Amino acid sequence: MSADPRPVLLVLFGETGAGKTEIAYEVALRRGGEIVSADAFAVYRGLDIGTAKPSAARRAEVPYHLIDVAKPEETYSAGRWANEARAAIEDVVRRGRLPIVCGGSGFYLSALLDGLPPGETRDEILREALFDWAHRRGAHAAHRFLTVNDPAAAARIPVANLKYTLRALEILLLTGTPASARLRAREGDGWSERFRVVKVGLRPDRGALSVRIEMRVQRMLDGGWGEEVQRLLGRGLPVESNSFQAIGYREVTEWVLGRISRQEAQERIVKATRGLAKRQRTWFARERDARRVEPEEALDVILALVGGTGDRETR
RNA sequence: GCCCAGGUAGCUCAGUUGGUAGAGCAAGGGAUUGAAAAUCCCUGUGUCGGCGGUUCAAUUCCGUCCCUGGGCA
Repeated sequence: MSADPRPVLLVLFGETGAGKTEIAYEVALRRGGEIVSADAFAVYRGLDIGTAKPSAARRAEVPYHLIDVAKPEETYSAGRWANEARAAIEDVVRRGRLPIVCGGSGFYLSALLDGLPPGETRDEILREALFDWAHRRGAHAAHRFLTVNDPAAAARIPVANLKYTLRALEILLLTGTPASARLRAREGDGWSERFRVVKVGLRPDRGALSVRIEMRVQRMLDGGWGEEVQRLLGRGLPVESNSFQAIGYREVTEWVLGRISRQEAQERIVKATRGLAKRQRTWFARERDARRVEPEEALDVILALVGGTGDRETR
């Protein structure tokens, strides 16, 4: 018997196509769980096929949270997700059910479990102004400006990474505190300590995953991805929307607009997806206190780790 | 069978007036603190088709063989 009285919080992560969705669903069925999707693009309504959302039938069987919670023209954020996910998890626990966080967005997971620096530090107007300014003056000018005002942050951001440079400037201008100092001051907000967090990382074979990705993209294209994109564009969704940064949406757009062949689109999407899997692997490799498992054994391992009686810490 | 053009990194190719070679793409590694499926950084040893010859030294020159593409019979 475990002496740990805290409620269990299962966190399941892994690369795209590793099979998380299926496993989370099975666990939910067997342990009375509810799934909290940790996926930065499944939050957008209307982007269904390309984000591999669970089917309506599945969603009727098991409650899913944080899917379809934003309009596709919105720009969602890690902070917003973490707040909503925490609320959802607390709610699931309150109902006496098992919360299962499942997804591949490492940054979101970290925002949930470790917390972000306190306070809202986003400002769309300022962000756009900074972007326009940097666009006119160039990335070097932006980086030089950061070097003058926050040398520590500038030192760790390459000049070419304009996005990071601008974010650091945004924080500085909004809070008056250098981004680097803000980072140093923060030390986890302790939220996750209320739970017995069980982290499980899927570790699929690379070759097999590569093949699965190829087949999955093919299936998405066959399954009406083109129509989905046409519907979104027809409804007036700007292609610059953040949601359209999701892998494949720009490629499918090019295809339905007749600029590239379906074959070409498919190849590019597969490549981009493999690249994503690589970055996810790198991110998850840092995860120290997670149990790494092969997808085939994942379900059994998780059930044992989470299990009602006789549960114990397994390394 | 003859003639021509090629055989160099996983792929497409460049190059070395003889001192064992380099780009793009692919691939690999990494960063990541509120746009993250985003954004960015780093990484190029390969019997230079095989075997002989010339040379101090050959992937580079010569011979020969094999393979690929094209042309002529």
